[in-house]
Formats: sequence, C-alpha cells, structure tokens
Amino acid sequence: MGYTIKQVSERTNLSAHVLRYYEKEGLLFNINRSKSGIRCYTEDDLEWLGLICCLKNTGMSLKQIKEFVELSAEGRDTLKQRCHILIEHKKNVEAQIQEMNKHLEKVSHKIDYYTKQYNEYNHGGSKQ
Amino acid sequence: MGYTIKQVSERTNLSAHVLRYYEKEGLLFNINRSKSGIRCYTEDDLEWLGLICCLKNTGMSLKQIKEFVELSAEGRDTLKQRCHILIEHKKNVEAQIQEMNKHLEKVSHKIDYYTKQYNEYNHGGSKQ
DNA sequence: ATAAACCTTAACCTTAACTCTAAGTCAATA
DNA sequence: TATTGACTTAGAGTTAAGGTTAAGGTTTAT
Repeated sequence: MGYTIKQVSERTNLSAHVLRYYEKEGLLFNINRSKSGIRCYTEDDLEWLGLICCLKNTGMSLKQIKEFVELSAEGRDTLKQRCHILIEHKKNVEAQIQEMNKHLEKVSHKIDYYTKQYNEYNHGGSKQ
Repeated sequence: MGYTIKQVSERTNLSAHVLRYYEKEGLLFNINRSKSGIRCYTEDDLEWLGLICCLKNTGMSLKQIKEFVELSAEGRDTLKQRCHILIEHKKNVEAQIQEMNKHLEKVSHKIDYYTKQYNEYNHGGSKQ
C-alpha cells in the first residue's frame, strides 16, 4: 500500500534527498506517514510528481511550481488560473525553443567556418 | 581605437561587471589596456564575445566555454578539437530541444484536461 | 579645480537547486 | 541483544553565475 521514498526515488529519478527537499519547499504536501513517521507515497502523489517534473524539465522554477501547487490545493475555483499559468508557460517554452534554434544556427555557421579552416590548414600545411 | 567596457556592455547586453568577471574567469584574454589600465576592446574581442554569448545562450557552462577558449588560444592545431566540441554541443542542444518538445506535449495534455474540467465545472456548477 | 562620471581591484553577498552531515529513531536480522 | 541499515530531522555546505560594496585612481565638463 503505497511506496517508500526509495521506491519513488527509483521511479522518478529524483533522489530521496530531493523528494524530501521538494516536500519541505511545498511542492508536495499531504504525503502519508506510517506511525513511525516514514513517508508512504500514493499513486496520486506519483501523478503529481509527474507533473512537477514535467514543469521543471521545461524550465519552470521551483518557486513558480510551488505557486502552481498552492493554487491546486485551493481546489476547483483556481482551475482557470492554473490553466492560464500552464498556457503562459507553454508559450514561454516555445519562445525559448525558438531562441535556442536561432543560436544553434550561429553555432552551425561557426562549425562550417572551422571545418573550412581545418581543411585549408591541412591542404596547405607542411605536415601532410 | 577600440571600445570601452561600457560601450561593449551596451552592445552585448552584458553588464560591465560580467565582462570583467568573464575576463577573470579566463573567457576573454589579451584585452588591451590604456596606460592607466582601462580596458580597450577590439572588434576581434567583440567577435569572440559573440561566440561566447552564443554558446552560453545555448546552455554551455562557463567552465566548458573556458575550455573551448583555451583551445582556441593554442592556435590552429586545435581546430579539429574545437570543431568537435561545437558539433557535440550542437547535438546536445538539439537533443535538449527534442526533450523539451516532448515535455511540452505533456503540458499541453494537462492544459486540455484542465480546460475540460473547467468547462464541466462551469456548466454543472450552481453559480451560473 | 573640483565634482561628475568614468575606471580599477578585492572581497563579500545572493539565489536556485540541490547535497551532505550530524544526531537520532525504528525494524529486522545475526 | 546487538548491530545493521533504512528512515527521520534540522541545518550547514556547495556550485554556478553573477551582484554589490568599498576604497580608490583618472578624465572631462563647468
């Protein structure tokens, strides 16, 4: 019935430390505990963690994620707000990706330039 | 005859502090100075800064950039190595972008889900 | 010539996101 | 029963990439 912190750690690729840290920082709440205080994560908790990782992996800060989580805790009344946050975040990430692509192009140019220089150097060079 | 740190700061959108910091960290070298010790950047320096920013903006750490810069300082013999680094970096960034897109899809699903919930809530809800 | 607006270095401060340590509890095993 | 080992907490340490402050030198405008 439920998962230990170690099991969750293995499934999420987050260390046990990080899981406790996230909890302390308010990204996870209402994690069940045994009588002796040991965390016991539910399927729902795993679901949440999935969303949190997803937001984190797209560059949302823990602080922003926390805000989102707090809204979620307030229930259905904040659905619209949460939706808005996600939509904004999506836009940001898309813009970010575009920027990255633009920078990548420059890197590509540099690669071409270096490749050319390298070939010339090898042709004209004395050491074969 | 060259640019002051402020002029470079304006052109690159890096603060004067950051320019000095980069120099101290070994990302820039051989920056000319006036007799009184004031930095005087050349066009070449600006060119370099352009590449550095490009690498930084695609997520390369200053440490890695420094390694790249050090290779450059060694001259033509490291052209191949540098080329390799850039190509690897490009691959990484492309992979990163793909990952981001995958995560974005999940976010999109969540948005759909929330939107649906919101609509249902509003239809079934008592307040209008 | 004196203040404003630059420049310099050195050193400490900040923030995010961990990461580790110390000291202790608890359950299972030898 | 003693010890191993996973769990707990509070809190300090780390890293990257800067930011800020202090204390002072230089140049230019009035």
